[in-house]
Amino acid sequence: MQKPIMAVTRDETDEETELAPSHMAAATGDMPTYQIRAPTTALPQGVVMAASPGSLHSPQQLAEEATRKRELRLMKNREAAKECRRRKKEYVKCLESRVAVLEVQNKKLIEELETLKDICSPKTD
DNA sequence: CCTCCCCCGCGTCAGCCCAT
DNA sequence: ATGGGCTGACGCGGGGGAGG
Repeated sequence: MQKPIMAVTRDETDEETELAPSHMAAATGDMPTYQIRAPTTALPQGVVMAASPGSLHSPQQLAEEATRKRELRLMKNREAAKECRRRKKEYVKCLESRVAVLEVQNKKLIEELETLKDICSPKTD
């Protein structure tokens, strides 16, 4: 079953965006940092711009224009959502590999600490 | 097999944020 | 103020493993 179609006010598009190496600093504070605002220019394939608004006349034409705008909006949002998910997965992968590196580093430091403790501890006898 | 459950990806909506 | 991009949240459907 599909959700009822509801009024919509927003739309999407997106462009190929690479995750920057230094993505840990968010421009907007608590915002997820895998998001990198990129210039967006490309239109999804198959999108055809309709007649200019000035050329609209009848209610039917207005309705068709509204429908066309909605479909365009949905198409752009669809693509934006895909791209957003791709970036998020990449970001998570990046975090996971960082965790792996830090775990190895932490283990080494613990070992080093134990060694130093052995060296520096006073003899008991 | 069949059923159940979990996971994943998708499409859509709502709301936030930024640019104009 | 408005338009438009980005993303969290939601619900759906499909794939696949586990248990009967």
